[in-house]
Amino acid sequence: MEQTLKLEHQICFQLYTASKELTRLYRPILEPLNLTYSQYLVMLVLWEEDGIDLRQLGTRLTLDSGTLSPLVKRLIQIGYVEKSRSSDDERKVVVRLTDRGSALREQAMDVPLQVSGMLNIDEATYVAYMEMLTDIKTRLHDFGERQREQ
Amino acid sequence: MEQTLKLEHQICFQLYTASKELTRLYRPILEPLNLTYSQYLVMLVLWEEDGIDLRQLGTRLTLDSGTLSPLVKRLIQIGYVEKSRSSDDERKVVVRLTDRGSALREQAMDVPLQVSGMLNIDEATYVAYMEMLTDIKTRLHDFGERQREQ
DNA sequence: ATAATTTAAATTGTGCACAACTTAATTGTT
DNA sequence: AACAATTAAGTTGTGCACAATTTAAATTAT
Repeated sequence: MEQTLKLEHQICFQLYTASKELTRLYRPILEPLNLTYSQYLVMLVLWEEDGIDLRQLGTRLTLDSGTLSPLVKRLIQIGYVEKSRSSDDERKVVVRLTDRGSALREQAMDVPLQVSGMLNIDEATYVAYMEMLTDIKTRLHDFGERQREQ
Repeated sequence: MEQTLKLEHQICFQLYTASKELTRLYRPILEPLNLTYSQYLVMLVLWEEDGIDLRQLGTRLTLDSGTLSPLVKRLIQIGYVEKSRSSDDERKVVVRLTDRGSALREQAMDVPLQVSGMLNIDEATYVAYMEMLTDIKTRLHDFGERQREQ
């Protein structure tokens, strides 16, 4: 393993800039939907699984309440979601799509196509890259497990 | 190209979480150096190229003055760097390592080794992943070029 | 040479991201 | 049943990240 302090040789830096630049690509696409990138991720979860509670939402997105509480508050202000306490467990806050929030899904349907068009990437490469990224996360989780064990 | 709105199928989401989780891995490693992840990236650049100006620093890290100005101010407070106006162009601010900042390099030398150990990754895989990430960035830049052309 | 344009930093404002803490509800234990 | 421990959200504080604006210096054009 090459060990230097050169910026370009560090995988963390490449991940960090690739993520930032890809997010930048989304900005103009999401602007007409009136969503930031993080808000878009929350909407993706809700379109899949409406009526999820904040805790589960945070687990899916790797975000804690310190990030999600104010973010959801903004989505409420826009009018895409509403929240209420769960009846069977008063600690839990359930997030639900409003009609406008559900309707937005139609508009968002072609976002992935737009993005892959911009990236100009073929299916096989796309799949290979997805596997690499999930593998990196697996390695990170494995390390977390090993740490927790002892 | 599979086109769904499923969170896990979106490359942006995988990049975003992989980047966040890898950064989380760095936190405890960088804590004894008294650096955040972004501050660490700035120090990496300076250890390579001391006396760089803010503009070039921003180009290397894809960060603008709105991020870098306060970040460098914090590095000055810690005592790792100092800044001064360039003599030949008074607009430019040059950032230089202090003795403490230079000395920190020794301590940082084994950070990459610690990280790759935690990731438990072999050289060939590491190289493949780096190539994937630079390819993603190339595709992003290529799109930027195409946009600018017309 | 002067005016217009461009460039470099800094500042302001918004929105994440996360650690640390608080509050309230639920679950477990004795 | 009463108390302790755990869990879910929310709040506070710090530090990015970036758009938009401001200020000052340097270039370019006329």
